[in-house]
Amino acid sequence: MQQKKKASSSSSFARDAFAGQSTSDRPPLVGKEIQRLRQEHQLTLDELASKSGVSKSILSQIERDHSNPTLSTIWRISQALKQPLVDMLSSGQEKPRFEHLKVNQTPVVSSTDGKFVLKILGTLGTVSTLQWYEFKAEEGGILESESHGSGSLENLTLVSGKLLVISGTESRELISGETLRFLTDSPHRLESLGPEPAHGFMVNLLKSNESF
Amino acid sequence: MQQKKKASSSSSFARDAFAGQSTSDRPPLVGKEIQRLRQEHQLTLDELASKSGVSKSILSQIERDHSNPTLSTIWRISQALKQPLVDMLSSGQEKPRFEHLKVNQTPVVSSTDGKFVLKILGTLGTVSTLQWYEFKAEEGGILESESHGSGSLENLTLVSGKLLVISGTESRELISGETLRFLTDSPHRLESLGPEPAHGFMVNLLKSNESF
DNA sequence: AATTTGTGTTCAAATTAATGAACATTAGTT
DNA sequence: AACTAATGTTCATTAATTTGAACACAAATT
Repeated sequence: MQQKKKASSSSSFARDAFAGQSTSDRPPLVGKEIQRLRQEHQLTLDELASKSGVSKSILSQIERDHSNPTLSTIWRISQALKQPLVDMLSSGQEKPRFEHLKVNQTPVVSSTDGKFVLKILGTLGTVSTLQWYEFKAEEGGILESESHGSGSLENLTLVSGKLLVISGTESRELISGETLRFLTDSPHRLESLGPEPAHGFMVNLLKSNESF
Repeated sequence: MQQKKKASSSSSFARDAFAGQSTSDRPPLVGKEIQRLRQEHQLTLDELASKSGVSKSILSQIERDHSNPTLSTIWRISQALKQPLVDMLSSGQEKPRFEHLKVNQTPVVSSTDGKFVLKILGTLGTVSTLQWYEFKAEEGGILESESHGSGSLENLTLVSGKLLVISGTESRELISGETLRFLTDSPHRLESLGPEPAHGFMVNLLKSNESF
């Protein structure tokens, strides 16, 4: 009927899935990870097939990324391998150190009369430990922090002023209204650039087991 | 050799997906989570369809868990919603367990030169789900919220303005700089009393299982 | 009321994932 | 080598997802 070719994101798994796309332009490639786990468990395709209820032919194709598995299939495989589903999917995903949300990228919900505006600064699933703060810093004010351990994530929203954030070797400059998420697995530092005082909020997630 | 039954596990999504299976017997139900995110972003099915490249008909079915999406599809949706894929999948994974919550102190920490002041608004242990917001509301602005379920706790800090908070049968009036924590296991309502606009910050904890 | 507009849901067709059997390929044994 | 067993890949078929259009439904406008 229609020959609609989605040019951009046509998930054509005909042969080689997502060939030539960078890691951030395509779904995570779970194939190698699944194969690694299967071999770690010393299972053959036949064995994993009978354990998971997924046919070995499709297992073979998924491991070579020649198929685009359904959620149900991935889930059954992860169960058979006793592996949390999210770990399997996040394996190949690169974790950006910073996620910088510009002012207009923050989802907004407002009341019907438009008088009440709610900006959603962040959402996260399972978190082990959590702290949140408000901060104010005059020009030149500096906050130095040690590493909070691997997997720790800081979420900073600047209400007013200008702020320089340095984490590891990278740095970002935040202006009023922006939100920055960054890993705090290394020492980091906040510095108010002024001239007006920096004012903002922070939400600190420790020992998070999820990438973002 | 044991015969794995595949007849029934053939993910029959004909109508109601995975009906009658417990949370640990079936893939995560991403439908409600996707719908929640879409509405937070104030997108219609049409808009999300064009943003993500996924047809709106399948979006509709996925939101109602009438379809078993492929990895590629879930990924394209998560990209359009700027939501980490793993968060979307882990949302419905675990059963909620409810615990009581206690309130603790909120000390102030400042840098040696006193230029950087950090006010600790809250600390919490293991949390299942977490959201945080910034809000601004003109005089008369009202935010009505449904119950977030038993064990849900909202932490509200007012930066400026005056705010009336009603939860269940109780109410409190907040002035600039104050923090209020309250249970959101019943419908609740925020109202800006003016005259200056109310501005503040909220942290929303769902299904916490450790007191704080 | 009638019309238009917006939003979400079904419908038939096309594409693609999943299955079981047949095939290919390697490794081990006689 | 030849045979066999084990493992992984490919092949036809079936079953399910995905799609675009048509369809309901509600809300707003005329």
